[in-house]
Amino acid sequence: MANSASGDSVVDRVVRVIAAFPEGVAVLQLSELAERAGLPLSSAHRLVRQLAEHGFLDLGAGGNVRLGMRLWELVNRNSPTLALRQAAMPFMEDIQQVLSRNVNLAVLDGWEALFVERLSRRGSVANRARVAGRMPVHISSAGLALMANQPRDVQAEYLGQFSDPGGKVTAGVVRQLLAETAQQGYAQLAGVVDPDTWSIAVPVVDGKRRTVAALGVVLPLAETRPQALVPALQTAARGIGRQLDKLREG
Amino acid sequence: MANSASGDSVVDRVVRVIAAFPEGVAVLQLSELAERAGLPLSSAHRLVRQLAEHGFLDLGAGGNVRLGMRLWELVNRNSPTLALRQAAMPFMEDIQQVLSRNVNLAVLDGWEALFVERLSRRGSVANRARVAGRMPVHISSAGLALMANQPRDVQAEYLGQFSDPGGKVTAGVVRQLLAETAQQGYAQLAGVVDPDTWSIAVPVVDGKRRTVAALGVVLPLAETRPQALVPALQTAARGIGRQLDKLREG
DNA sequence: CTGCACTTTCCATTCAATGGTACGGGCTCG
DNA sequence: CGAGCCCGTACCATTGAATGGAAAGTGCAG
Repeated sequence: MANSASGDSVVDRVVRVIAAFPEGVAVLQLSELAERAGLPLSSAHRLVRQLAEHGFLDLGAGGNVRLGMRLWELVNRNSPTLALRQAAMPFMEDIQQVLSRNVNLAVLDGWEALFVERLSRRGSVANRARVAGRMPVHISSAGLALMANQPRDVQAEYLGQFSDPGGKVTAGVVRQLLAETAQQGYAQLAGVVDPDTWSIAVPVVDGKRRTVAALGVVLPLAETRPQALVPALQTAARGIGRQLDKLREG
Repeated sequence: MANSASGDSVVDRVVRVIAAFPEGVAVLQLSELAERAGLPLSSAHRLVRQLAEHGFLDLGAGGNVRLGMRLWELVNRNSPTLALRQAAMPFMEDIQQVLSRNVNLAVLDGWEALFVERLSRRGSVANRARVAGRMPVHISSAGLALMANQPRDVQAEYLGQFSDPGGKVTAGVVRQLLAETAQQGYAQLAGVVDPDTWSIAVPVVDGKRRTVAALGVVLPLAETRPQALVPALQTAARGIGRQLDKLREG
């Protein structure tokens, strides 16, 4: 044998090691990590030790492996959504104060809404949208708000996904949802994620007219006219867009 | 030439590429990245492309490189401080509501306090403690609260750092600060970071009596009796510790 | 239109990465 | 209490994957 019997590069392996942690799991036994990453134990051990030397992983006594603080720090200091989150935070706090609702901020990644920031209020309804959590575009208000404002070609490619059989959702239904969202200027979904909640989201648009994020709130179904919150959200979204442009210049 | 003329492994290089982004910088030109990482352009290019294939980096048109959303997502879903942050969030929100102050949460990493979560209030004084920001132990209340409650051997090793000449701070001064902090049960610093602010922090202790974090607030110097906030912080800190134990079991 | 600076691709060379094997320590089960 | 097992750690001969100089491609500025 020699370099990689399985035909994968070192980079592939490093990625597999770091990506081997299942969602929400912080500690992994070395042997389990090796198995999950599909690597021989000795190779996994060597890689882990090398990464640990750089603080990208932590190799504790007894072979329990965690992600390293250095990696966390680097990613959070230089993440591509850093400017967005900084721009959005004050406005999200305003919304939370004024409306007393869970607030969240999402970007489009693939065909899913990826939630990059969230403020939840104790006592208000549970917010399923975890930070770093994902939800498919067509079953989240944030996803709809994002997709409904994407360029035509992106939407077309996205809708193409639903042509395949086996899916309960058809392209027509999704197209209709997107059309409504675009026409209204906001997305609204009831009971899809959690049967007892509404969710509403509006697009955040930057100076170049690109929809870069979605700002949303979650509220109990009991709320009779959730649309009443839309103007507040739209105002905040405009503020975020403006602030984002400022940050990108300076 | 062959594998690494400079004697560094592939893992070293991958780490250097990811770590090449200066603080707060999200985009880097490929050539600049190569220089910062100390790599030949073609090697940097190959590594970046490989990492980009896995979503750990984004290689945009024109060779501008960003950290990838996948990496951000992985790190935030599996970070070692995830449980801590989840346990702390509700209590931090309570503090923010009740005291109307900036709240922050830090852990000890090396000889620095690393801020892992923060809630800031519009209109209240600026909070210099950025998420993923660091501050030396002896000039942050969070750092003092953390170090003052570490085991003896850790403190001894830490204090050893100040033996070297050239530093304005002596071991004696720091030892005194730590002693006061330990005796009072909270750390308090005025005007060190920002001349117009106080900062106060209390330790967060888990079920095994280990000090795992520091919970702190920042407030204007005008505040006459900042100590009045201590009981509220301590109550919240105890709550966080208890919640953390629960999360670790379940 | 020319020149420059940067990204991207190519490919022969060669040493760093590989993983089977073996050792050691801790835990469980009979 | 001892045997067996599992898991982390260390070693080292083999070899093909990683390397980087060089050249081609690209886009922008003057």
